[in-house]
Amino acid sequence: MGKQVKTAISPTREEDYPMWYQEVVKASEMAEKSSVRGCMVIRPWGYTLWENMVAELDEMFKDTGVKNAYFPLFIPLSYLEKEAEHVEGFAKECAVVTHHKLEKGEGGKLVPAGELAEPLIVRPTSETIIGESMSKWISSYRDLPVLINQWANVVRWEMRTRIFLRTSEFLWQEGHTAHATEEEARNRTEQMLDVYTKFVEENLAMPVVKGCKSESERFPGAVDTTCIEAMMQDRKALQAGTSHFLGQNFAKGSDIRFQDADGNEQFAWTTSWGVSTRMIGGMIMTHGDDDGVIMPPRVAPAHVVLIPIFRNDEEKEKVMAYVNGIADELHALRYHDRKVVVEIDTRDSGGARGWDWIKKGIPVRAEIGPKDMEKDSVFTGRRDHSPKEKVSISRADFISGMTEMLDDIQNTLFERAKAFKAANTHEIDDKKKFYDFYTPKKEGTIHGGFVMAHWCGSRECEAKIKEDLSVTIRCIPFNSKEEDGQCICCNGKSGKRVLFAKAY
RNA sequence: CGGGGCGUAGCGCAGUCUGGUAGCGCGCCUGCUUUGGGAGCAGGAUGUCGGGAGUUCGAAUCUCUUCGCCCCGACCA
Repeated sequence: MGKQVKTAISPTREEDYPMWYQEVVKASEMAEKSSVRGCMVIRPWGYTLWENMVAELDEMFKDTGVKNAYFPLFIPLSYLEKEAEHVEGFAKECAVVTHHKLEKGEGGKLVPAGELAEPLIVRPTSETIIGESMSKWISSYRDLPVLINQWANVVRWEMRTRIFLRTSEFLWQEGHTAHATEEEARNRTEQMLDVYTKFVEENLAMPVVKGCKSESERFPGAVDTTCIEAMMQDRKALQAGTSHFLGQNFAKGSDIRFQDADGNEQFAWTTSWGVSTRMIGGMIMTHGDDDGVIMPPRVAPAHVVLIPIFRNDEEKEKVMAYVNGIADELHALRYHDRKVVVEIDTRDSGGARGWDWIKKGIPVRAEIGPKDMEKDSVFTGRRDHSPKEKVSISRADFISGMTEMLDDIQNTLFERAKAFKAANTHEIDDKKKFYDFYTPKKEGTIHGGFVMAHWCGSRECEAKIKEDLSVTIRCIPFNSKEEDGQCICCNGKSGKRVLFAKAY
């Protein structure tokens, strides 16, 4: 028997993955459950991460000509009814405002009074209310395209919630565009999915599969839904972003019409696309280990923590002067257009400080005490390495090599995640093997993964597999090559493989 | 909405079966000693035992009633 390895997070991923996730989030101080049902409090360490993600994405959107705007939180109930499938998809998870004031009732308890003539829903997504504005703004082909994004909170009254992954209220961006032609709208749909792919892979270091949703997984009201799917360490899939081609469905519902160059009246072609705080959950489950979160340096709330070590006031003064000097030099560095952000942990404790930052996932730690000062060096640890692995390096090399080290950590995380995804993605052609693959050998163990298998394209086969195994078609990958095969479910003809997985 | 479980200190729990007036661990506060792998010792603060009603001399404990939350399903970024 090997020696028992102590991990900062208990249970480990292997022991109980869902519980591990909860504990990691809690230990990192990124977010916590609020007393409001299904809603979360995002704490500074989590919110700074979100701000960094927002800043990066916002710039990427603007580089494609998109401009930000803001629309109301409340949507008149009647707007939702403008697109038939849309109502169907969202009606059952809407928070509804029916009153506009409170009055003292029996026993001094406040009760709603002043019923609204028309109830308002709290936006679950804003196609309809933005469509309303677009219909006013657009009358000529010269008004197109309209390229709008809003950063907002939305509410979806989910039955079961999980912090970051599915909360009743979440933060996101929703892009909404209107175009004169189908081709232009389809190009925009693809362009924004590419933006998401680039952002998620380069900044969050999460490899994704790009593809198109099957009919049954499509956004309510969309003609086509494209998405990026990432693999978590329990080998389940997480949809990390979606981009929808809405055809003329919403334009017809919201009456978005324009006159073309020939003087003919036409409906516009629209798109919508979004990513949310869910990406944070995905990032945690992609990189986190049994010691907690691992922040990809590109979006990390802070890059380096300096942990001064001293025995008395005299030593403290010297060490702090040395530490502050290093912090200043680090802070003056640029890492991918951001300052290098440095934390100095002066709390009065021993090793607990180090572990706290490990659990928070800060990329680089450095312990600095009198012994290091003598050698003009620092004692460093990297979050992508074992907590035990710490090395002494010279102060000069530490500073001059910082951005390179951060990039190296970023790359390691991405490569590691790519290797994990590749190792757990399989081509399966035999129905029994497929069913075995998704049947756990022992209850509660991590099993399964991504399977590329043939599918005849029928709703029935898709539903049967979902019914039997809770496995769904995550997407029809764009890079899935044409090849003749037989449907994994019914043996019917298939022209390409699709991506199957259990999903969050 | 179906099936299960839980509400006791900031957090995690014991105590409930068998009624006797509140306990443990962590955290927090104070002091001293510590600090290079999760510090030690000493002292201290914190509870309408989820709410309401009932039984009883006496209720965290028994009865009734209500509210909230969590887990498992269906739904979902």
